[in-house]
Amino acid sequence: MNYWDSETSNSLAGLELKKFMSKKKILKYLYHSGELSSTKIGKILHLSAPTTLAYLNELMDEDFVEDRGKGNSIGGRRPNMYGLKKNSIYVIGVDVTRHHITTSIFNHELESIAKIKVESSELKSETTLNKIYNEVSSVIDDSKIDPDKIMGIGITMPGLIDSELGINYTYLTNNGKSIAYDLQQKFNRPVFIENDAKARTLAELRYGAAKDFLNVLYLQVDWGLGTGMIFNGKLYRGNSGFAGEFAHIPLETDGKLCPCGKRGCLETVASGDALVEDAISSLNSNVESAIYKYCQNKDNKLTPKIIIEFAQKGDQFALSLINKLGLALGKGISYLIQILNPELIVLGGRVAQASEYLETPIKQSLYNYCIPKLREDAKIVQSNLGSKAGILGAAVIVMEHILEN
Amino acid sequence: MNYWDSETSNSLAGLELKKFMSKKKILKYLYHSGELSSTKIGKILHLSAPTTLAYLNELMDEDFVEDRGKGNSIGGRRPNMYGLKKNSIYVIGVDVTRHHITTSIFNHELESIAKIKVESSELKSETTLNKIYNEVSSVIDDSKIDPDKIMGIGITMPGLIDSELGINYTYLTNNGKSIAYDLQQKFNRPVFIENDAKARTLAELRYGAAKDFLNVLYLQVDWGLGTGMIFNGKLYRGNSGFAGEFAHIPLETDGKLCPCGKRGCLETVASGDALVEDAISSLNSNVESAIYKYCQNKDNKLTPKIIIEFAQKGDQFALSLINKLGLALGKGISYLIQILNPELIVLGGRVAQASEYLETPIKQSLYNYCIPKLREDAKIVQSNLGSKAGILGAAVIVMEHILEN
DNA sequence: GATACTTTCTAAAAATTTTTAATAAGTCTT
DNA sequence: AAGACTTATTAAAAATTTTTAGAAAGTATC
Repeated sequence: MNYWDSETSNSLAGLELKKFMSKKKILKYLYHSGELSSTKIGKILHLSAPTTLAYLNELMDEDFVEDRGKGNSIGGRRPNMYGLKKNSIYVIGVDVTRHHITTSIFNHELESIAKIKVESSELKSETTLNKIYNEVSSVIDDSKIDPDKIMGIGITMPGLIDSELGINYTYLTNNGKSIAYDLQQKFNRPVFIENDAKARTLAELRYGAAKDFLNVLYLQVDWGLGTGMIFNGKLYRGNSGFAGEFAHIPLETDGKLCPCGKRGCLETVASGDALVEDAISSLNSNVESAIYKYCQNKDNKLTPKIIIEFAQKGDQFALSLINKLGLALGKGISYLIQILNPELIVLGGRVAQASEYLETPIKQSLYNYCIPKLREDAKIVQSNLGSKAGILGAAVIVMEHILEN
Repeated sequence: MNYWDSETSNSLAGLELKKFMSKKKILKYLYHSGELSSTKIGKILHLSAPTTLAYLNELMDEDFVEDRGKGNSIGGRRPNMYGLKKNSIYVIGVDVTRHHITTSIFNHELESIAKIKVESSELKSETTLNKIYNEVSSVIDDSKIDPDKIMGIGITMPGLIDSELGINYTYLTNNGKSIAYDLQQKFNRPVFIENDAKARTLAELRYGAAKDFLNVLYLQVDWGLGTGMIFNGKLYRGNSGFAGEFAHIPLETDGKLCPCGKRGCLETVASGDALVEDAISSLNSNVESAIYKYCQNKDNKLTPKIIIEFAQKGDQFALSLINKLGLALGKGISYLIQILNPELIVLGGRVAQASEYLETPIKQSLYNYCIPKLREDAKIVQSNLGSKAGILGAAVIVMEHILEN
């Protein structure tokens, strides 16, 4: 029985369908929890002990579940623990950013089981789809894994993405055709496309700072600014999948022109792009700064990372730039807190690396703009997923989809 | 068997619990759909035809469900339809506003089955709880309905409300104790407290403009400005129940002082209060206006309703006031659209009565501040629930709670 | 280390649900 | 108006699941 293909359940009815759904739920809970005892599964799914065990035995015969030996007891016979069988399924994650394509293959616990492959590639080019195809193919070949065990491919990228239709309306428009569908035909297995920030949000929910939280906001402060939201423990996509275009709300009247065409968008003041632009434009009034000297060398290109490194060395100009960004970001966050009353806000992306310098100005803005009760609810933390966040998000997307329903 | 008490399911286990949950779900779907055939219920709950019918027969024996006769067919034997039994359960709704307490009793279809009782009462007074008690008691007595059939009481009011704890942190603080619990003891039946805008949102979802929509925002533009949100078909309350404090986001730098203590809140420019204040403060530069003449009479008090009526008569000053409010409201709405990508926005409350004059300025702001794809997704409509909205919301809250889980 | 108490596991009996198949009651086309 | 095709209902048979109860395997306490 193929539990990973969304078609399977359509071909079943009645008792067979019920059993299939129960077994699929068992797989889902094992994925979420790592390992569980038969008794616990039975309690969650409202199944009796003999039935639960019977289902588990079937799943073991089908090679999807394995016996993990005795677990701990709190005053009784020690239970047998069960978990997803190692090396029985794999997924592929592809993270497409403005300048790179990063690809890797993951096992059922979403551990990367091969070297993460990074390739330079401009997002706007028409050849990106082909490059993705080549990258994935080479990762599959190099891994030497039985291709039948690769359950799906997840691709994350920036832009307005309708993940149901598989269309990116901003980049890779593909003449309005579904990129997901096109690639699915080529690979002959399910392909899922998702907005990068939303995928990272799910990665945080399952493996990062947002684990076990229910109402979470994720801000990806990188070159741009992206947002993902978890409501009642589920990723919120909005009506067409475009929710979270928080970066393009009008924060300042008559502010800087944004690539989106509007003026004063939050992204024009709270993003890596904004940080670098701000640095360059006020360079001449800060000739004492180490950044000024750095920029005198024509070969040196200023990046958020460089600015943060100067801040870490105590450079006042760098610190003031980050402080200014923090104030603007804090104002934006206060909007989100007021509207959404989250319990946790996770900051990720390149610029969030500077969180130790961002904390104070963000808090200052929250004190200015938030109702105290709401502010007190919302803890703000930095992501701890590091550079894996993107590709992990792409892999999580696959697991979430194939375990859904 | 008492299907309405949340305690019942705790006392059950195994097969009894499973059956109880299935039967409760049947009641829930009958409430949502009005009436359904046995076959349809079976398909929804994944139960076979004989089992579904057996459950329905039990529910009929228990006097909760009734046979509604033959339904329509699309090419086969006509099905028997089933619905919640008339006169078997009732709920009470209480809508507490700044100056009034409105109370009524509703049947299972949330039709008000008695005269709606309105009583003047200032919200801030310490006697409000007693007044609520008296109002409800008198409505119960007057209705002559078997008190055992009254399943619960829903109370809606403005303020930061934690509906789980039953506490209103803004008004009726009750020394930090649960108002819901206190009243529950007095009435000896479940009492639910909810923020007025959130309750009205649910009323719109079940009986109003938002029926059958999944991602909806509701804006209650009354004296104040309140918000409710439906995500994935469910009311979103936020981590502590405070989500939707959209009125107090800082829209204008150094704007008017808001009662909340901050400056430039959306509520200071887009609410009934703001409309009246704006009218009064610019009265002297509009001596030609009919509003100016109206205000010369000391007995006349200016209200949003009056201003809207003048606008309807073509008064330019009134129209310009509403236009200004619409622009500000539109800017606020554009924030929500950008962040949440809703499919529908419902405008309710006194000021929304002027929607024919609000439509143009709101749209103008959306054109200014929204990404086109997101703007196109969001239909904006006016509520059609009228003055019943508040009390209907209070009643819906009870039904939603007792049918939950 | 014996005793009391928990929790897990398992086999057989009991109960429930589904399947099957036949009947009833329609709609739609010709 | 007859025949083909759908859908709903119901009774009996078949299959599945739960319950029950006892054994197994622990922990905690005295």
